[in-house]
Amino acid sequence: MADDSRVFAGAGGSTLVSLLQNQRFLHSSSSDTFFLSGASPPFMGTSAIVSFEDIHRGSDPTNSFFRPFDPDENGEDDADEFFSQPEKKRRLTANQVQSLEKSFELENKLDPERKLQLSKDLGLQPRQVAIWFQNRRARWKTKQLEKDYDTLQADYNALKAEFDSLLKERDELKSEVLLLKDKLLHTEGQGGEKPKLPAEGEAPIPAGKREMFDSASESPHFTEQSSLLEPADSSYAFEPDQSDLSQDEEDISGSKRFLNVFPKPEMGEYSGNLPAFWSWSY
DNA sequence: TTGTGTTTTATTGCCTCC
DNA sequence: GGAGGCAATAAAACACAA
Repeated sequence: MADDSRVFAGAGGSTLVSLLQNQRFLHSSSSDTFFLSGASPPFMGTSAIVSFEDIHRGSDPTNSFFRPFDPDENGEDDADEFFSQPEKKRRLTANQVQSLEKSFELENKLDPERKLQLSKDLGLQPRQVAIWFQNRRARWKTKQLEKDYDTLQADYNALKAEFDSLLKERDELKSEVLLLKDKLLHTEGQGGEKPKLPAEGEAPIPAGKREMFDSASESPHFTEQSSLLEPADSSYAFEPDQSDLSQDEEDISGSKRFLNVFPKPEMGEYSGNLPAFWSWSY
């Protein structure tokens, strides 16, 4: 079918109006008044355009919104289709939508004056304009929700990546400590020699633990405390079923214990590179 | 051509505000 | 109480794959 809008185009006689009244082509539950456009824009609205009451109350019939359907202009097929299909919804034209979009960008709510102006300009019923804005706001809200969701998702992913990276770093540090511990035990087992400070390239010994290396007989200290180096638990904050707050707290306290074993060194105490976690604030 | 999913237009019912 | 907004929904129009 050709452009439906041509069916109602322009203004003219009352033939079609009476026909529509009889066949219930048009209806409306709207409280908005029937809009009669004296201007040229073609009527491009939907079927739910005119209330019968409005028609009956009948503005001046000579100023009727409609003109008779013209088969020459619309084709016989169109005519058949039109007259056999009551109450068809009609989409707004691209131009109408474009104008409505522009108006929506300026202000997404309508005041009565603007609604009337738009309806005049576009040849629509005020109610249609109102409905369009209503639906447009709903679409906007949906889009906004999607955007918010994407933002949250991105934040979550970034945090998760950071968390994973910290976990990895923690595991590496843990391995390093165990390695040192093994070395120490091995050294002790070979005759109780006083442990040496790490050579270049080896992990530095934290300040608070240097005394352990100054007194080989006190080595058990280290061994006892090393149990604290075990992770408090292996819970993973991003695992849905294990995101228990109490576990997180335990993990944090485990970290604190770890840091108590390796207190933060004073500035300039070591010349070597410090592990990254010593630069954390805690 | 047809079935199906999506978009658009419109209605209904409820709520809030003046 | 009426006007206007919103959520939920219906239904027509449209897009598109099979």
